[in-house]
Amino acid sequence: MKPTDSELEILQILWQQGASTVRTVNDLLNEQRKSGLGPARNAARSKDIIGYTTTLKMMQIMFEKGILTREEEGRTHLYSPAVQEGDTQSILLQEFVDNTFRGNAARLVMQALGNHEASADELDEIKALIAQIENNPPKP
Amino acid sequence: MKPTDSELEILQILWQQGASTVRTVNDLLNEQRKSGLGPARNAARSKDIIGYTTTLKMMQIMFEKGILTREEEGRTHLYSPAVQEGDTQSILLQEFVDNTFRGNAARLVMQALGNHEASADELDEIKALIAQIENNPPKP
DNA sequence: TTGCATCTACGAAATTAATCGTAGATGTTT
DNA sequence: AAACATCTACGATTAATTTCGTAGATGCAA
Repeated sequence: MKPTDSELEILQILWQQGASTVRTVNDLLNEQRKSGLGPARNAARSKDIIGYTTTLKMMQIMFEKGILTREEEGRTHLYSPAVQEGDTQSILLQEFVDNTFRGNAARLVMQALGNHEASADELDEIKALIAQIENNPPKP
Repeated sequence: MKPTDSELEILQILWQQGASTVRTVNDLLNEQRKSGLGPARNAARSKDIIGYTTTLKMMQIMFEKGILTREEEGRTHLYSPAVQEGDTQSILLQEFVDNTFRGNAARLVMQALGNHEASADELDEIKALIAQIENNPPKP
């Protein structure tokens, strides 16, 4: 299942923090926005604060959709991601490559390497992966 | 400016075909959907046909936004992209990396290389780019 | 125990994106 | 000329997403 932008924001927090309450997620969400860090979102609104019940509602919906799990912790709920970060990234990446690069993943890689600067270590990692792919040619 | 999904679909067609009429764009859009090719979109709706006036309206809006230009060609209009494909890809990529990979471009590259299969030529291209980056270390 | 703070649940408004219907102009065919 | 096809313009509807207000339960502090 493809999460919406807002859902992804919440998932990111849970993937980083692990199980959290709505309060925690809401606080972190607003910190991110204030600092301008975190996901881009609509710049025009980036100074507005997200109400607590907004985040609550989002997480309830995500729970109903099966994107999150939750368990009672005293009076509140502890929410956790029900999907793995890597899996979600795969799904979103696939769609992004198709929509934006017409399925041309190599071009996306080139652009990504060109735009952002990667550390020497990261470049080494990527080189290693390429070498590995070259030794394991796709089967016919 | 970040185009919406539908806008991107239209841009893709114009980038490929060059200046086109609404009719042409609408036809190609529906061909793509029928064949299941082209951008993913909502699978549930992928068999529905897009009405002519829908595409017309989209392109009028894009014109007003400045995403497209147009010129009268007889009785109809010939639309062209007012933004370059590479520029748009950069903008979308930047946002995608931030939202989905928390800014970690290297991880995106790894995942892209892992999921899709790249041809030997493409891998060579990527290796060349890496080598070039390594010889041109980012300035302090 | 009264009052405040914090939770959940739930309905509904606000926003944004996508779709389409209708009207009027203009060209084409018979 | 009459009937038909095709365009644009534009308002309005539908749909999806995001946001919030209000109500009721529960815990805690004065």
